[in-house]
Amino acid sequence: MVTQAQPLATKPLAKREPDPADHTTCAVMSDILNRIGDKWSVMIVGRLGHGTKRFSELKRAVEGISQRMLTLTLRNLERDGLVVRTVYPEIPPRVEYKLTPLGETLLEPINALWDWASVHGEDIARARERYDGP
Amino acid sequence: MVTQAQPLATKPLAKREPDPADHTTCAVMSDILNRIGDKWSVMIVGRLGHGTKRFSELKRAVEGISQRMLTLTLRNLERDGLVVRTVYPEIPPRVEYKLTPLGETLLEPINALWDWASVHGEDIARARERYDGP
DNA sequence: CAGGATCCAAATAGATACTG
DNA sequence: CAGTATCTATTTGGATCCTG
Repeated sequence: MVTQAQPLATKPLAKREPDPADHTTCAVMSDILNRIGDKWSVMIVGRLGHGTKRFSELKRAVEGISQRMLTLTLRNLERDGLVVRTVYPEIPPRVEYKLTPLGETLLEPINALWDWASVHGEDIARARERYDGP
Repeated sequence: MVTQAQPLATKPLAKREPDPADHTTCAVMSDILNRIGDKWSVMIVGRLGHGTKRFSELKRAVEGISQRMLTLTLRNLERDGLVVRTVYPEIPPRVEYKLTPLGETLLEPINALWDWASVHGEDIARARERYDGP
C-alpha cells in the first residue's frame, strides 16, 4: 500500500549473467517470459513497433487472433507499462495503441529473438524431423 | 565429445524486421516462442549455458521445477536440437545434458532478454502498481 | 468500432506413486 | 538416479452473444 518513491530510474540490479540460481532476477525473468512468452504479445509489440495502430487494425494485422485475446493481451501490455491506450470519444469509438518508451526498449531484445528465429528456424525444423523419426 | 554438428552458420532467410504480417517468419516465431516462452526452457538453457549438468543438478538448480516438467522440458529442448542428452550406462544411472552448438547460439538472444529483464523489471513492477490502483 | 460477459474445450502444470 | 505413469487442478484460448 505504500507508494514508495524509491529513487527509481535505471538503477537496476546490475548486469549479470543469466543465472537461474539468482532467485531475484530469476523471478523477474519468469515474469517477463510470462508476458512476452504468451501466444500473442510479441506479435502485437512487433506490430506496434511500426507505429500507432487501432484495435481493428491490430485485429487484421495479427493473423488468427480472436477479439477476446487481442483485448486481453493489450490490457496486460498496458498494465505492464509497455503500451498506451488512447480512447477518442467519437462515434463510432476509436481506440489507438502505441508502445511506451519502455515498450520500445523491449523491441530490441525481441528483434534479437526474431533474427534468431529467422536464422535458425529451419535448423529446428530439421532437428525435429530427425527426432521424430527417420 | 559432442562436437558432432557444426553451427550450420548463417545462411538464413535474410535479415528482416519483425513483421507479424510476414506469415512465414511469424509462424516460426510462434514456434520459437512456444519453446522458449514456456515456464522453464529459458531457465534450463540459461543454466546449461554454464556447462554440462546432470538431471539431478538441474532439478536442484532450477528452483521450483517438478520432476515431470524437467523431464518434459528437456525432451522438448532435445527434440528441437538445442540440448543433447547423454546416458552413461552405470549404476546408479547418470544422464548429462548440455547445449548443442545451436543451443549455444540461442544463449545470445536469451541473454539480451535477461539483461532487459534485470534492467526494466522494476519499471514493470511500478507500472503494475500504478495500473492496479493507488 | 471496440469491447464486456459467458461458456466450453484444450493445453499445461503439479502431486504423488512406482520402476529399472 | 533418472525417469514413467496417473490423476487432478489450473491456465489458456476460442466461439458466441451482447452493448454504448
